[in-house]
Amino acid sequence: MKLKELAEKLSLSQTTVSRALNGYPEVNEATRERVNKAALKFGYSANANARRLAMGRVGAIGLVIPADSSQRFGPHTAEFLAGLAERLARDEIDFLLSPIVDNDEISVYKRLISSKRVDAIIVSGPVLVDERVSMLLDANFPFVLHGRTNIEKPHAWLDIDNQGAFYQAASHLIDLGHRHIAMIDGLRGFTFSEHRELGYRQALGERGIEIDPRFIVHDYFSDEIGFRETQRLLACTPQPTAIIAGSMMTALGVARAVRNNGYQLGKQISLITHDDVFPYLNASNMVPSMTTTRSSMRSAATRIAEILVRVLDGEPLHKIHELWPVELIVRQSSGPPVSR
Amino acid sequence: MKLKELAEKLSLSQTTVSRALNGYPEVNEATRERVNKAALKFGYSANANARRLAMGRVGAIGLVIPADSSQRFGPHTAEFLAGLAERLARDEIDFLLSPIVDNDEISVYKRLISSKRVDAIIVSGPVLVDERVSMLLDANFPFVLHGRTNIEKPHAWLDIDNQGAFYQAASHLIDLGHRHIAMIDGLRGFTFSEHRELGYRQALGERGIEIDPRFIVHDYFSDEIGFRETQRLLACTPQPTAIIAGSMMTALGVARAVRNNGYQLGKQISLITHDDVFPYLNASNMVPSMTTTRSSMRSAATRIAEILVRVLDGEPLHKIHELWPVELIVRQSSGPPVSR
DNA sequence: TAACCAATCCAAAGCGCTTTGGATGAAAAG
DNA sequence: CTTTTCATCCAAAGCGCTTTGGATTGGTTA
Repeated sequence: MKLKELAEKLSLSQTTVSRALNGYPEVNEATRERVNKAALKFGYSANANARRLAMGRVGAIGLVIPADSSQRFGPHTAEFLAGLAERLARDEIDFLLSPIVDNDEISVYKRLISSKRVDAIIVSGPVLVDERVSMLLDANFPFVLHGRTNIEKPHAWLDIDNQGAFYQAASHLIDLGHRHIAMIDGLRGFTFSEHRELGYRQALGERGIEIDPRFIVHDYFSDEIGFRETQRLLACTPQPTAIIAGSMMTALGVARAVRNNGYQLGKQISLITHDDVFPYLNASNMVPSMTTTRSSMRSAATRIAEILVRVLDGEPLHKIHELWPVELIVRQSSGPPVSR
Repeated sequence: MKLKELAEKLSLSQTTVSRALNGYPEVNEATRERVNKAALKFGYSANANARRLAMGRVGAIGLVIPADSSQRFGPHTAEFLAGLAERLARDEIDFLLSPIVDNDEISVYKRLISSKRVDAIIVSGPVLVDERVSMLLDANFPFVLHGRTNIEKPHAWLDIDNQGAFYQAASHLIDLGHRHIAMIDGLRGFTFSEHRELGYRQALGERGIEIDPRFIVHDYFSDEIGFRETQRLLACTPQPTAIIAGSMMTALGVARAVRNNGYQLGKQISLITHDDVFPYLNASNMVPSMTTTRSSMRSAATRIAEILVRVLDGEPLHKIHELWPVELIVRQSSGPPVSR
């Protein structure tokens, strides 16, 4: 069923039918009613490609995702997508996931832009000097960045205060009396990871605590890494009495290693985790409940979607910056150091 | 830069340029070379919408995802997407995620079909009598089902042997001497969930073990549910001595509850988990290592993508059925029941 | 009654691409 | 030297929609 056929069935012109369906004012309400009913009855819905071709607008936003079997597409990405979906559904905006081909991320972005399949792009997981961001800026293509870069040229971003998160976590631990604090975070190079380390260093620096490079770990977020690195850390002299974990996955491994060595969380070893709020992994339900720096990945994504909807409606986005604070939620997994 | 402009720059017709770019034979190799170079130089890439409009083919596959804040978009979905991406990247096929609007899933599918934005659809998480499947069959739209239904009309599907998985798990536990076995699986109604329960009942039935309805739990996959339900189960008389968990998330909660009650996994309480193979949650690295029925969600998705690529190349898919076996991997979390 | 004006509808021109059905010229065949 | 054949290339017709610029109509106003 195409527009022409529908128009014929209604004895109307394509113009009128099109206008009726798209809510233009120059069509009689009775006619519009008739058209809508017929469209529903015949299951008509506009051919998206034709529509886009004619309008020059797409009604979809793009997202480039890693396609290798690496860890990069994990629960964080999933939460992010879920958050986007939650908001974009309202406006019937789809999103196009473009897998990275041949490890050539930039050209996937270029293809996405020049093939005009999306109205805007979401970039996430930036590094400090992010090639994708500078490319999109040069191309003058609308995008929203989840995270931040060092790039000066103005652009829209939304980030959480990663530095503050780890600063708070470390400070809290120092306040409790800890002097040997380790951190196990995400891969080096990513902004969030660098910012977190900055926060960690700042807290320790302010309190005159020397930084032990063995205590700073950057790797994937997985329980295996958490376990392995914690085993290693617990074998160090001096032994750390507290660990800050960058993700819930990591924390699961840390907790396991701690138990495995006969220690108790919150007693001999304290643990603070950054919690992206996975619905299926609840920090307050753990035993002992987990002290966390919390910031919902899903909410951030929903907010980004919100911003994007405005962009699609033509609003410029040069000056959208949102830095979300991260709250420290003290629970049982952190406590004053206990001598053994 | 559009085709017309590129053609002008090259002093060629649009036809020739189009043909050169799309690899048609009726164009001189030298010319093709020249065209390709120019396209690269000017950063030309065809407007996807125009291209699709002209060709009637899209180069994208559709996937409908839940947009509510429910648990339905979780790590399983993420792994599934990752698996798809891994394969589809090779052929530069994108996928379109359509969030469900107003809880009206069917109409999202209808819209996806009639708006011609995708060449095929992936349906996952079917229930036994799945409305979406019958609709797609009626509409004669190509799709691949991840899972199975009771619907007779032939269609393509790929599923894992969920019944066999729980049958194996339960049988193994019975072999070890367990007589009180509980299962905590996904929501009722979903095929996978029903099939698993079937396997469980079959194993117990064959060995003449009476089924205690209190021991069969259907709920979301989350550590919280795992914890709560295990607490409840451990308070039952008689107490189950073994639990089969439907997901790794659930299992984390189960393990926690078991510890919380002063029991050891694999000793007083045995645990077998279905493992969808999350890269960040490794059953063999747990302590104690986890006995699982294993089947990689990601691999299944990759295979489905493979099938879809063939569909897009015009191959019919009426008769594609794949039932993947699930292997039981015995590790430390299951052992003979120990009296207390 | 004539002139005017909204309100409503329509024909036709794109949007940028692919593809059909020929042209064109040079090489091969007669 | 003429005819046929083949390899190249091209003009123009869609693909299904939106949108521009007018027509048409019935009701208002002077």
